[in-house]
Amino acid sequence: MSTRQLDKTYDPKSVESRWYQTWEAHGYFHADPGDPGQPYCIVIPPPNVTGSLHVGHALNHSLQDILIRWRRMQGRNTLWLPGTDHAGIATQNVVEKQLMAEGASKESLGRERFVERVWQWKAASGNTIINQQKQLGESCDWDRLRFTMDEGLSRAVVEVFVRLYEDGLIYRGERLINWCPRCLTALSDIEVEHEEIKGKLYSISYPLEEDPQTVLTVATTRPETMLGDTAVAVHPDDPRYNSLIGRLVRVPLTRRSIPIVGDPILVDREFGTGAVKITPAHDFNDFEAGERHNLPRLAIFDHQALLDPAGLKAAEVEDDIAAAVTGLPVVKARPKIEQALRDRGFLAKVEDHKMSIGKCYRCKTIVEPYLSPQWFVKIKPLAGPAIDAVEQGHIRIIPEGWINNYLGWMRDIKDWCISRQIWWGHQIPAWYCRSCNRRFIHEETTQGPAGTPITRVTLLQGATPIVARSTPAQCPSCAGSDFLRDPDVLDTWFSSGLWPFSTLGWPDRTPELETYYPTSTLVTGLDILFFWVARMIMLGLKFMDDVPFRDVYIHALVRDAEGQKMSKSKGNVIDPLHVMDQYGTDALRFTLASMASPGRDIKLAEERIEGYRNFANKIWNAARFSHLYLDGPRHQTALEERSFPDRWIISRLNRTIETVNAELESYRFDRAAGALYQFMWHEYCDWYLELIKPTLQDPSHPEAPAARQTLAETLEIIMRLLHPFMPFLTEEIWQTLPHEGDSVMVQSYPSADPAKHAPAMEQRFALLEQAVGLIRTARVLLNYTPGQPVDFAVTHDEMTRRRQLEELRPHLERLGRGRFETGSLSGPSADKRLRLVTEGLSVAIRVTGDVDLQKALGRIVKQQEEQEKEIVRLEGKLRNQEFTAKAPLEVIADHRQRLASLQGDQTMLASSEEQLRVMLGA
RNA sequence: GGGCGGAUAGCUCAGUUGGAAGAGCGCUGCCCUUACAAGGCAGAGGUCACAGGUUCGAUCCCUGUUCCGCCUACCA
Repeated sequence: MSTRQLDKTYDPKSVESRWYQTWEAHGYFHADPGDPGQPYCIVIPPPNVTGSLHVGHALNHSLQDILIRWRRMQGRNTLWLPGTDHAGIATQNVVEKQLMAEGASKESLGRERFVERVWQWKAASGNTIINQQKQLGESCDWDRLRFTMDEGLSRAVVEVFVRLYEDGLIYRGERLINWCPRCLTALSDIEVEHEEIKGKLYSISYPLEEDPQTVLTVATTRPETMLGDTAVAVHPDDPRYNSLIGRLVRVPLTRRSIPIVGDPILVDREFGTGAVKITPAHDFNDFEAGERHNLPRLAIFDHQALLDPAGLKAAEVEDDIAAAVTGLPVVKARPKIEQALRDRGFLAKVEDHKMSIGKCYRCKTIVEPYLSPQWFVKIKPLAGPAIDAVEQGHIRIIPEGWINNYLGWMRDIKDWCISRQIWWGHQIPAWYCRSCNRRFIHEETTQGPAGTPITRVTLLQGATPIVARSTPAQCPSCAGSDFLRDPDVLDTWFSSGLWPFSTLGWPDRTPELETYYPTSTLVTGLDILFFWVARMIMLGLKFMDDVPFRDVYIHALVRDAEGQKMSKSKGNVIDPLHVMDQYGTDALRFTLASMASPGRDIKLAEERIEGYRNFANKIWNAARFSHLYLDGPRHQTALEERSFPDRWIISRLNRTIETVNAELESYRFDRAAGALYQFMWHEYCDWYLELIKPTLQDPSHPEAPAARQTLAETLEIIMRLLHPFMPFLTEEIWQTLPHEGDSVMVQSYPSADPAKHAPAMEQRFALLEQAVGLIRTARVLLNYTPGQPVDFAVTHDEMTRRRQLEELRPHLERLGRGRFETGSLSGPSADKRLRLVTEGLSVAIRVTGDVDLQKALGRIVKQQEEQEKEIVRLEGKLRNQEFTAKAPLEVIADHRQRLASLQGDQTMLASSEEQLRVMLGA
C-alpha cells in the first residue's frame, strides 16, 4: 500500500508520458496469435503518413482504444493494428509545394529522384502522427506498425492486381474520366466533390444546313464546348423536331456540319428547348450518347483544360475564333465564345441557372471530363457478394441507418478507375514491349526551366500491356526485351482496400491471418464508407473468401474546414493537441466518448472538455480522500454484515458495471460514459463518501475497518471500470491503492454480480436522499447558513418507513446538519416550525432567530399553485381513464397514488400558510 | 431530382417497446463544512418547430408544412 501524497489538483502532464512509456516497455500493447483468449482485433483506419492528429482522429481513435482496452481487460487476445497510408495525391501535392518553394518541380527532378524525395519527407514527418497517437494513449501494437507502401503491403498490392487482371476484372480502356487539370491525374467518381453554383443557361441557335434561315436552338451551361459538338439530339417522339432527324446543322463558329439524331435517353422534351448538343469528348452523358450513335469525339481541351490548338484545328474552328481562344483555360474561353456567338447572332438567350460542378477532393480545382486511356476494375462481380454480406448480416453496420446508404451505393456502383497519373504510389505492374508498341508510345523530351531534360511519356490507347508480378524477361509476341513500365500508379484506396488482410501478412498464410482475420470491429467515420469500407468488403470477400470485419461502427463526424460547423476562418477549430495539453488527455477522451451518440454530428465546445477535466479532478480528489483513511486496518467482512452505505454503494457500483458493459457491447459510448459520470460524481462522491465520513473519521468506530475495506475495494474496481475511458488517471490512482499486479490495464474488467444487488438498500437510500433533500430545502427557505445547526423532525405516513428513518438518524443528523428531534410534529405547538411534506414524508424544522418570511412564503405559495394545477390535471386524466377503462390498471393505480400523495401535500401546505404566519411570528 | 437525418432549457445535446420532461455548461442565491472553489447545497429556466390525425393518453406513431444539415444524381 502506498501512502504517497497526492497533489490537490490532478496534473495530467506529470503522469501521462510516464505511464505510456511504462506500458509500452512492458509490452502490454503487444498481441501474439499464440496468446490465450478469443481473438479481438481492430485495424486502425490508417491516417495519412504525413498528416497530424485532428479532432476527427481523436474521436475515431479514442473510441477504438476504449474498445481495445475493454476487450483486453476482459481477457480477449486483443490486437489493435496501427499503420499509415501513403495518401498518393495528398502527399505528392505537399512535396510538390515544397519543391515549388525551392524553385524546382517534380519534372526537373525526374521521377526517381522525386519519389526518393517523398520518401525523405515521409521519414522526416511520418512519425509526427504516431507520436501524437501515443500522446492520446492509444494502445496499439506498435511492433506491427504497417505502411501501405512498405514491402509486404506492396507485394499484396501487386498480387491482387495480377489476380484481378487474370480473372478479367481489371482492364485498360479509353473512357471519359474525371480529370483534375491541376494534379494532372484521373480521379475516381467519388474523389469528385460536387458543389452547387449559380450558372447560366445559354441557348444557341444552330442553322440547318440546307435552310440556314431555320435554326435549331439548343440549351447548354457550357457554351465553350460547342466547338467540339458532333451532333445535336432531339427526342424521336417530339413532333416539333422528329422530322429533322437525319438532317444536318451547321456548328456556329466552325466550318463543320453535324447530324441531328434522335435519342430518347439523352433528351428530356420538357427541358430547355427540347434539343441538346452532343460533345462526346467533354461530357459524360454525351460520351454515352456518342457511343450509341457512333459519333466522333472531338477533344478541344488538353490535359490542363486549356483550349488545344490541334483540337481546335480538328474541329475546324474558324481561324479568328481559334486564334482568340487557343491556350486559354475554360473559364476564360467561355466569355469569348459567348461574345462571338452573340456578335454573330447565334446566341438566342442567356438565363440564370443552378448547376453543380465537380471539384478535386484534394486540391478543389474544377475537374474536367477528359478522354484518356485508364485502368479500371470491373466492379459489379465484386459488389454482388459485398451486398449479400451486409444483407445477410455477416457484417453488421451500426447504426443500422447507414445500411441503406451502403446498399444503394453498392447496387448502383460503376467501374472503378484505379489509375492515377502521379508518381507517388504503387506503380501499376504492367509493361509494354517497346518494339511491339512503338506506335503507341510517345516519349517526348523537352528542356526544363533549369536546363534539365524533362521526359514525358504518353501511352496511347491500343498499347498491349503485359501484366506480371515483376519485369518480364521477354516479350511473348516478339521476344523483345526492351520494356516500358506503365507510368501510372494505383489509386491510394486500392492499397488501403486490402488493409485488413495485407497488414496481417497476406498473401502468405501467417498465424496472424489465421488468428485475427476476420477482424472484429471497424470503427470509422461516414466520410470513408464508400472510399474505404466498401472496397475492403469487396476485396476481402474476393481474396480471403470471408468478410474483413464483423461489425462496422460508424461514428459521428466532427466537421471542420469547409464543413460549416468548424472552420479555421471562424476560429472555432479545436486542436486535440492543444486540448490534451490544456485539459489532459483523459478529459478529451472522456468528452469525445460521452458525445459519441449515434446519428448526430459532434459539435465540440471547449467548455464541455473543461467540464470533464473537472470530472477527472473530482476522481482525483476522491482518491486523495481515500488516502486520508486507508492506512488503518481493513477487515474483509461478509457483504451482509457491512453497513448500509457500504452495501448501498456496492449495489450501485454493481449496477453501473452492468450498464457500462452492456452499453459498450452495443457501441453506446455516450451512455457508458454517462453512467460512469453519474455514478462516480453523484452517487459515489456526493453521497457515499459523505455517508462514511463519520465512520472513517472516528478511529475507534467498530465499523471503520469494514468501511475502509469497502472504500479501497470500490475505488479499485472503479479505476478498472473507468480505465478504458481515462487510462492515465486511472493508472496513476490505481497504483496508489491496495492492488495486485503491475498495471491496471492488464487487470480483469469488472463484471456484474447479481449477488451484490441490494434493492432494500437502494430503497432505504432513496428515503434518506428525499429526507435530507427536504431538510436542506427547508434550511435554504429559512436562510440558514449551511453550517448552522438546526433541530428537525422527520416522519412518514408508513410505519416501516418511520422505522427506517429512525435507523437513519445518524446520517440524517450529519447530512441535515442538526438534531433529529423525536416526538410529535403535528398540531399546534409553541415552537415555530417550518414543515415540508412530500409523498408521505414529512419534515419539520424549528425556526429560530430572524428569517426571511416573505421569501419562504413566496416559495411555498408558488409551489402550492403548481401542485394545484397538477392536481387538477391529474384528476381530469384519472376520471377519463376510469371512465373509459382502457388504460392499464397499473397506470391508473400509479396515477391514483400520485394524486393522493399530491393532495396530502397540498392539504398540509394549504393549512400551513396561515399556520406558518403564526408559527413564524408573522 | 432522389434518399437520409435533425428541429427538446440561454448553449451543446440525451430521451428505443406511447403512461408524471433530463444531463453538462451557463445563470441565481447561500457557503473558503479538514478530498475537491476545477468544489458543496438549494434553485430559476421548456405550449419538446408548426398544423392535423390515431389513442383513454403523443416529445415518442401517421400525414402535411416550414427551416437547417448531410449523402447521392447526367437533367443539357
